[in-house]
Amino acid sequence: MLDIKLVREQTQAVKTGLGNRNFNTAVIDEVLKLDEKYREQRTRLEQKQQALNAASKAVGMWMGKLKKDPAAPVPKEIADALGKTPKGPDEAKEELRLFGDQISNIDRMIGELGKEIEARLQMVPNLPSAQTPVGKDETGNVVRKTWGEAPKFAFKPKPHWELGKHYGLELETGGRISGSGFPFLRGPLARLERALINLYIDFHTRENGYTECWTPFMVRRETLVNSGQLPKFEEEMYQLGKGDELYLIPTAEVPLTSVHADSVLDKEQLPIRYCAFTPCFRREAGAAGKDTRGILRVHQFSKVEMMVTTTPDKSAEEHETLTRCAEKLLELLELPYRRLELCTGDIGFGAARCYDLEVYAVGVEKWLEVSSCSNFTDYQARRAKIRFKDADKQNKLCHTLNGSGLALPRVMIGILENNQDAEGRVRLPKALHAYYGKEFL
RNA sequence: GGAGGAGUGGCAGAGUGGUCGAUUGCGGCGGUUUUGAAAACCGCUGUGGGCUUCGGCUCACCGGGGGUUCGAAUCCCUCCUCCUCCGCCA
Repeated sequence: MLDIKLVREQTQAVKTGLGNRNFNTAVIDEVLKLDEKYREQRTRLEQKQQALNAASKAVGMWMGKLKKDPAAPVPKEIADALGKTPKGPDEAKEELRLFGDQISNIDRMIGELGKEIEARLQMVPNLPSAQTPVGKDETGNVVRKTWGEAPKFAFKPKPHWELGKHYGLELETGGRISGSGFPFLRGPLARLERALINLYIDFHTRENGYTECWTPFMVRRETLVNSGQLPKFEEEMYQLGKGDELYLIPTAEVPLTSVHADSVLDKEQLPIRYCAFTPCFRREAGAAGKDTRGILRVHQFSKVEMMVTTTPDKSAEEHETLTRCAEKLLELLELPYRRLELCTGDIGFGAARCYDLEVYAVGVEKWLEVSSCSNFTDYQARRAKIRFKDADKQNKLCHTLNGSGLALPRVMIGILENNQDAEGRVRLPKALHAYYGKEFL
């Protein structure tokens, strides 16, 4: 969520940033209008509350005095609050009750205003960082680096859905059990799935200083609001019915971001680096028919996620480090990749800056997104109330970052397609030999 | 699933209708003392919002939400979480 103060004080800069995202800034004007009204009413309310509080206290003392002295005068606070002098405590109470009702009404109205402001602000994406290239859609993304080269074959390389048949990729079985987009793996590929997960987690915990976590796979609504998936992306979520108002997580980012929600961290604890393996559940609404062949885009997939909580002055640096962690994994897996910096028109909802890592797969002849590393600055932290105590003893919002390290299916596609030979055999990269137990699938 | 108990400031732990935003202890910060340190003593020490002549003023917050009352941490309803016991079951 954006800081309402920032919206108020730097309206033009906010609008420019959001405009670069193709976001309709009319909402900003609505928010400002509501905010002005909200503050005006709030001041009015507080004056009345102050008068009522003083009068209520005075009632108690007055009643005490009346017991000893039936002629005790009406306290000034009561007369001030009511604008007149009641005859006795009963009349005072009755009048104060009416006064209280009046206050409740204003309070309710302000509550409504507050909700309207919040609802609108929650639909506003993060401001892109000054470093994020300006562009209107994915064509504006910038390739920042490339690593490795796509293998050249004397034969026509097969796509993974053909190769996979021999190694236990059973799309029909998954379809029968759950529907399309739920792949079933048997034998070699099931084992490869597990080997990859272990390699990833071991790498991050041993080499990169991440703490391994195991998280719930179903979460409350507010957990999804914290990290920014809701209320905006309701149609992307799988939700449980029957009185269980739980959602299946679309990424481990969701539970990990909420680990420190609503708390104030010591500056010395930061940065906090977590990684976790989870299955990810996504409806992929609106993506039907688009690159869905084989396991290019599925409703359930495995992913290891990295998540960092840090101070604002360190987040840019952490973003580079985090991205490198994912890249090093790809290098370990000997997969040719490129780093794309997403432009303002293509960057994710809560991100200020984002790198996508793409692997080139020779069978499908495409660059496949296997990781997305984002700096959310204080956007998630404001929603989730993740703060730290700064040197000046002020509580300040943390910065959060996360990145895939890595998503499984497309890495599996890369391994299958790029390491095939004319006989359809697949030789695994060295790093996997110990994890898989063999050199070949 | 059934029956109980509990959720208060960084932590521990009082408070059961009226100057309570909250006694006290620990921790933290500042000071006195000391060659230095410790100890002792004194003072300060929650969060968020609104207004501000930038000196402050003010409102809300005692797990979340709602209610009763002139007035609620305190009474009522409801939800959440944790603990204990019973039952059932990987």
